[in-house]
Amino acid sequence: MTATRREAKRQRILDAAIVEIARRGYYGTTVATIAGRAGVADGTIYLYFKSKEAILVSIFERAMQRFIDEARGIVEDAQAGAEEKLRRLIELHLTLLGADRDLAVIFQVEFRHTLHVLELLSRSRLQEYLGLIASIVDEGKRDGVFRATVDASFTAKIVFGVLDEMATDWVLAKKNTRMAARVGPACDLLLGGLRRP
Amino acid sequence: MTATRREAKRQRILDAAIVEIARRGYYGTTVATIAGRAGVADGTIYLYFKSKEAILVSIFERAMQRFIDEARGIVEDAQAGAEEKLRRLIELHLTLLGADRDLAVIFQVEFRHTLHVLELLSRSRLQEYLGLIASIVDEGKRDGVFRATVDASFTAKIVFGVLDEMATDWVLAKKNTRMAARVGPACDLLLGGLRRP
DNA sequence: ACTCAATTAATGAATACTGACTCAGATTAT
DNA sequence: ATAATCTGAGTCAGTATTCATTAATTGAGT
Repeated sequence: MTATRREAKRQRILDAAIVEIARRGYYGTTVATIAGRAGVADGTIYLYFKSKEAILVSIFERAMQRFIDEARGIVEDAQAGAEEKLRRLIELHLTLLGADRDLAVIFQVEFRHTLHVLELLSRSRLQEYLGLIASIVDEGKRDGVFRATVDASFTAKIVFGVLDEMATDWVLAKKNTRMAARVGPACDLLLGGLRRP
Repeated sequence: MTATRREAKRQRILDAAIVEIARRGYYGTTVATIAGRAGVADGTIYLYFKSKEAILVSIFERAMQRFIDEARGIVEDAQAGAEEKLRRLIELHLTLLGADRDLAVIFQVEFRHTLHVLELLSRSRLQEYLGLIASIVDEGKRDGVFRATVDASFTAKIVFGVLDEMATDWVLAKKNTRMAARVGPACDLLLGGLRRP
């Protein structure tokens, strides 16, 4: 079996796991169910993942990588100012999560619980993401568009908190709204509190 | 057995459950462990709670009742203005959670997961709390201290989001900081974005 | 105040069930 | 023919819940 075909099956298992775990929760999902949706036998799962938990870790890694890569692209853009960058990052966050409800459910609900288990791993990736937000705030302070009195690291957490709560709210609401529609209001509130008076 | 003695034992079981679940997670905690800490036999648990899940629901109910009662007291105070009320509510939220780390862990981590199971129940209580925040924002708009353009319900979620993320951050940080110390910065940011220019 | 039968409460070993993981054999690819 | 891959029934460890048994409490009668 070629490396790419093997990789494709691995991804299929991950995709199946995302759907099932989003619907029934991590503990409510059996390995057999994931295998069923992926169209493989139970045992096959273990040829691709060490354990059930390893599947969850892989889901997290794959998604977080996308977030961080894209966010880094925004931060490193020499053209845009801090305010523009923050606006884009807010949009990125809400758009990526808003594009895949199942993945969003896992991020907003399932990972919270299993942070217990994954603690170090997941928090370090999150730290990286928060660091990127903080660097935008720092840039804004340096350029005089944001107040000099705000603490970059604290503010990054606040920004993340707002986005995170918006995502959770969207996930738990039954209505089928587009999350990206809320980018404007979120920017207004956050930038309003940050901007130099 | 008198009603109060029975009630006391019920509370002892709940307290034991909070400690254990905070440390090991809901699924990592066995009923036997809770019984052990509470100093009763395994079977006794079932004389006081219908199931393991019912214990979790009771923990949530008990804590949420305190939050809502206190918050209602703040909202109904005829002396204070909207800005003062919001400041007090932020302080209440951070102080209540900051006073009991184990309970905070359960709120910030465990309930997220089991929202899956408890969905309706827990979200309705949360709705009530969000409604109280929204009513403060509405009052501020009416009195002209907050911008007329902000949406009360949306803003309530934003405020909650910030408090929630601060709490999660505090819970997952190993350091032993006092969460109440962050009331000032949180107020500055949130009120800065809300106040009429 | 003191029985002691009736009632209520508590116990913890046994039950019943679940579901992650294994592995001997079948299938497919080279 | 040989190796690589997959299969799924079976194993096994763990744990929520039950229930026959024991202990504690109550209060009517002395």
